[in-house]
Amino acid sequence: MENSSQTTTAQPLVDFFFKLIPLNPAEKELVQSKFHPHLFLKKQFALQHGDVCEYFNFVVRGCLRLYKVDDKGVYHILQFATENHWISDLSSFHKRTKSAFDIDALEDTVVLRITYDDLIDLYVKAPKFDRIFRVLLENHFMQQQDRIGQLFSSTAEERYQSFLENYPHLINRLSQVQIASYLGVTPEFLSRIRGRIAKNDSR
Amino acid sequence: MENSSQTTTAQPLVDFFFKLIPLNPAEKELVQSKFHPHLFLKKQFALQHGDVCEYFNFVVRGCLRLYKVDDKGVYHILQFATENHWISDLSSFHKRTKSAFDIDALEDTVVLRITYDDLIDLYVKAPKFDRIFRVLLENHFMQQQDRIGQLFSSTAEERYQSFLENYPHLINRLSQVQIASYLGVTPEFLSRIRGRIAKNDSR
DNA sequence: CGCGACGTTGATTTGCCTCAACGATTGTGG
DNA sequence: CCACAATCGTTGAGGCAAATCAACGTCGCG
Repeated sequence: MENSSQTTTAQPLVDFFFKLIPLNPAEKELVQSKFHPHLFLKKQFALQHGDVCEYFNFVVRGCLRLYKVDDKGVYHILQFATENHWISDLSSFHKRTKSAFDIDALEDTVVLRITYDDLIDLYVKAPKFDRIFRVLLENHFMQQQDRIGQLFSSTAEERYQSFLENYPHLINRLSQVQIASYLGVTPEFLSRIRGRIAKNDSR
Repeated sequence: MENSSQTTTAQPLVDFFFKLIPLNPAEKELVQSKFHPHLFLKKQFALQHGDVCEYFNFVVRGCLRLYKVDDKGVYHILQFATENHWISDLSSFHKRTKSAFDIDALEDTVVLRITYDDLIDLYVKAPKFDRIFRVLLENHFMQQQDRIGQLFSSTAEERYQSFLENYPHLINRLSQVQIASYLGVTPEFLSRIRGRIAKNDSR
């Protein structure tokens, strides 16, 4: 690792921040002390609805999903997070309110996570992280804006096509049930879409 | 205004920031110098798709809307911005790319706006604004997350009901065409929903 | 006054869901 | 390591929420 003489458990995160804005040794040390590794086995919960979201999670390895269960018991996946992505219910995390969402592991997953109090303390001790997280939030915001635009103006088939384009690394990693839930359709209907596409592509 | 001995054109914005985090005189001065007032008459564009979004806008008075026009020419409103709210295509603004959205005025509207270069300069000169905009983005992000959750798990009628609860000040200010577009339904169908609700409420 | 946007209502269509059945794959406890 | 269960992906038949198309009265505004 070019930016550090020794590798530590929080190294992937230090590298991630470093790519956005270079950190000085004191700031690297802060990251080391504030973020703690945690392993989630497949199917384990990182957050259950009704609880307050205690951690802001950075995925080092594996895959988490954030979803909502509606009145009828149907799952709706809002976000996947794989290597070098962030996941948390920001609303619950920041307002300290009960979460409406669940987060669980689709694979055995290692995260680096920080508590609310430690994150606030991090902002106080090193305002550079205000900027880093501002940039992070900008990026997440843009993605969500595009997603809302798509949900409004595209058919399920178009949304699937653009999922294929935007997340090619996920299509062989997730089951169709997961993808269908992310797209906002039933697994049965996604299957029909795929059938339709396969037929058209072959002719 | 308790936090300033004299009122200036950017005063509403200084007040807005002040409520989040107190500003010192130098920072107030920076806001005055970087944000400039602009008037949009009803129906005027603040951004047209295909252009780069040049400004980050704070609405002082009036109402703007951000929307997407799909392939079939249908409008989809992603956001309204009234007094003390922010509006811009952040994606285009930050990446300096062509925007897929339009922003125009539903009423005569006064904004305070800042260019990309000036905003970057503001962050450099006063890192406190990194924190202010981080908090702003957190709030926008949470709202959007809830909206996506709703689009997935609620019917049009439920979304209309929750629009009534969350934005009571907007219902007499916007036409049903605008509200329908925001909810993601046709004006005809919103009319039927309202008919249904009126009938149920009276019994 | 006249024209265009609005809001409503009816008839028909359609995109997607529901329920149900089936073979193929995965995984898991004995 | 195998047997059985559970989940997955597919396909068919039927149903429903919302869109589409069309017609019509109202209102605000130039």
